[in-house]
Amino acid sequence: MTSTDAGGLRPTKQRLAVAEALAATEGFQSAQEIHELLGRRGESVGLATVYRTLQKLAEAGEVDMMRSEDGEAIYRRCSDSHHHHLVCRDCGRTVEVEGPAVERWTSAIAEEHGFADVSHTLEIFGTCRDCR
Amino acid sequence: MTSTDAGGLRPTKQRLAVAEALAATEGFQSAQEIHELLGRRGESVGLATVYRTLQKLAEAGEVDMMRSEDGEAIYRRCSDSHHHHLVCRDCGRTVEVEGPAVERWTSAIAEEHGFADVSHTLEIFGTCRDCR
DNA sequence: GCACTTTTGACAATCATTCTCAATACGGTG
DNA sequence: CACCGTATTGAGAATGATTGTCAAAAGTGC
Repeated sequence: MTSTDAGGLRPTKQRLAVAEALAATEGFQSAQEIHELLGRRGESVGLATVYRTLQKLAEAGEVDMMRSEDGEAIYRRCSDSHHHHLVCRDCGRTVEVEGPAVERWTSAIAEEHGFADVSHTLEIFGTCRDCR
Repeated sequence: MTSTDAGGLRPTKQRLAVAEALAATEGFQSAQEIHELLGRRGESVGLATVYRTLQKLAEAGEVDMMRSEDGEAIYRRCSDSHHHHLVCRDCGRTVEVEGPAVERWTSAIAEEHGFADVSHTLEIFGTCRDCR
């Protein structure tokens, strides 16, 4: 698989366009932003299609989805291993980080309280060097 | 301060009602749910007021706000120290957990990458004993 | 009670996201 | 290549949470 494929889905030109837009950008973007970007580049893709494609890519684990502070869903291409994000709250620059210790800690805490099928979300926000 | 005060704001009956609704409930609730609850209890409070009150309480650190998986803002009364949540994805039961190790880890990682003014969000989801 | 500021509530307005459904594109098959 | 059945698309309507508006009502200090 390449970095711009469509995640095992039928590779229509719309899906390729969305995957490419994600591949071409560093940080997180909303569905709306991707839709606009594609429009500007002349590869217009319907808004509903952008939403559907992003959801499928996220389900397939091809991209990461998280919520911005105001609850908007934002997406970013990502590696396939489990990881978290360190995001610059000004420019959106993102660093993927891993923390085996955190993974272990969350599972342990959850089990201790009798919770099963544990998952978790962890995002770190800060201001990066260039934005200071 | 008591568990049902209004967080230093002018204590109108609407704010007291919202604070009380939060105090009376275990898990996270959306603004809509609180609005309905108050309506059923006969202490009807305008929806916009519920939203405004919750936002102010959250700003004042009187309640925790987080986003459910579908992006809805949900609120819960909380202790004032920094902590995270272990939430049952079926019944919404919530346990506050602390993890000094995680706090240290996030700061360290962020600094290592040159990020300042670091904050983070961490939520753990699972199925609690009673929902299995 | 009075003057002044804050808060409220009903409703309109936003905005992201989802739904609907007919038109279109795919992919495989003969 | 023509054809068929299914998956996908797009335009626009519908939904639903959240926010804005603004005149009326309530809290505060005097």
